[in-house]
Parts: sequence; structure tokens; C-alpha cells
Amino acid sequence: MPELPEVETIKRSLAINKGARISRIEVIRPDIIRIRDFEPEAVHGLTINSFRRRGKYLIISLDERESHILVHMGMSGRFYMQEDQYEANEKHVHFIIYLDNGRKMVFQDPRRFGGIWLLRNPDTIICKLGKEPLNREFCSAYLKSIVKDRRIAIKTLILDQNLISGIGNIYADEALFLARIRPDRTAGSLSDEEAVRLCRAIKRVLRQGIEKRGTTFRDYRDGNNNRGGFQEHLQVYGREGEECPVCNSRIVRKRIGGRSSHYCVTCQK
DNA sequence: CTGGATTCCTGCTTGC
DNA sequence: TGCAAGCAGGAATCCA
Repeated sequence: MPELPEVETIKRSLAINKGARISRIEVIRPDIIRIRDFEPEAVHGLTINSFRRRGKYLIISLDERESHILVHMGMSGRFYMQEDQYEANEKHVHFIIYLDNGRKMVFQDPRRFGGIWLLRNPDTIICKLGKEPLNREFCSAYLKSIVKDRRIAIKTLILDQNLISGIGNIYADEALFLARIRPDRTAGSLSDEEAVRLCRAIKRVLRQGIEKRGTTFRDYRDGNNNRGGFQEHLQVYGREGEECPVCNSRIVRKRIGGRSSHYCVTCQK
């Protein structure tokens, strides 16, 4: 599930295509395009100015103002480069951007929870997103302000993309473990000290995730179609029944807000 | 406000 | 071995 560290890793690997010109776009599944401010043919011949990331969105901006391609990987989406002569005959390829540098960028997504946006103004999507967790603006004071008086589970709150953008199920569980806070705690019940811990834990776990080039639990691949490495460092996610790395008690799994959540009943209070 | 259910979808796992 | 059912989940949306 590409979350912030995965999309950041994809973005970094794709950056070598900055300055390349789009020779052609192939739309295999038209319904993968969620918003179509312009037709795909309209960007043929345009140059890629930048690859950026906001939350879990990858933003490809072109030299002609008001031409942006947004990619969201959803659950199982991949966005990777391939040499042009290499035939992409894989399943579930929905969208391909051919470049003039001998490469193409392929969007592949079996479950199709992901999508592509062709936007004049990316702010129409981006402006709804909450703070970037690795930016300064995401601080314990902000976290305290959003948990205040909220009765939802703290895990549900940090997964809310309108409050904090980029955290998904894996990094939510890992951050709460690091902060020693149970995921089903009511957000408003967090002490100031716990909010500070959680804020730090979120930043730490996301930075580690980026450092290890993301988590390949099942589907995720980076922009070179390579696996990530952070799955080797997961403390609780996907480890139900295994020993807690800190206290050796069994890690439990429980559904919270419709998501399976992994935590240690001894370490997390 | 909040939690829960539902929808989208395929592939993997489980049970018979 | 084969088949069907169950499950997983990011985000939007509806309902109680």
C-alpha cells in the first residue's frame, strides 16, 4: 500500500526523467482517469518540469502552465519506468507515458483503487489534504489541536488525510507502537506528553520508511520496479501472534475503524 | 460527531 | 485437486 514513504521513493526514482519530453500517452483503461481537465493528447510534446509529492499523491508538472498529471496508487498501484523497447505485456497496465529519452512510465493497478487526474490546477485536489507530517508545520502543537475533544480512535484520526496527509495503515500501526499508545485510545484522551511522543514517532517512522525505500508487504514496487526494504524493520504490522520486539508478549490484531490494527497490549497503553 | 456499513476491485488464503 | 467463500484495504459516501 503506497503511503508517504513509498510515494516519496517512487518520486525520487522517477526524478531522472525531469526535463524529458512526453512523446505520447496511452490510455488503456479510460476509467482510471478520475478527472479529465484536458485530453491526454494535449500534453504530447510537453516537457516534464517537476516530480513532486503531496500526501500519497505523485504530481507530475509539465512546462506548459496548468498541465499536471496526478497519480494515486491506492492499494495495489505501481508506477514505474521501463525501457521503451521492452514490451509491457503485464496484466493490469492502465496508463503509459512514453518519453523521448527511451523510457516509458507505466501505471499498473490490479485492484484499481488508484487513479490518474489530468488537472489544470492540482490545488483542486491538494488543498483538501492535511498537513505534511515531515514538514515543520506538523508539530506537537498541531497534533494537540486536532486531537482535542475528539472521541474517535487515535489511529482513525492519524489516518484522516484531511488532517495529516500520507499516513496509511502500516505506518499508523508502527508510529503508535513507537509512541507506546494503543491505537483504540480515544484521540481526546491523549496527554500532552503522549501527543509529543506520537508526533515524534510519526516523523521518525516515516523517515525510516523513506530511508529503507518503502515497505513491500505485497504489491509495492518503486519507480524502478524494485522492492522496498522497510518490511524487514516492521515491529508490529503483519506480526499478529508473534513476539513484541520490546517485551516478548504476543502482538494482537483488532479491527479499529474498519482497519486491521496490530499492537502490543503490554507496551502500548 | 461518530462508528459502521457499503462501494469500488483482484488475488491470495482458507475450508470443504 | 478444485471450487467457492472470505478477506484485505484507501477513500468517498450514506445511514443510524
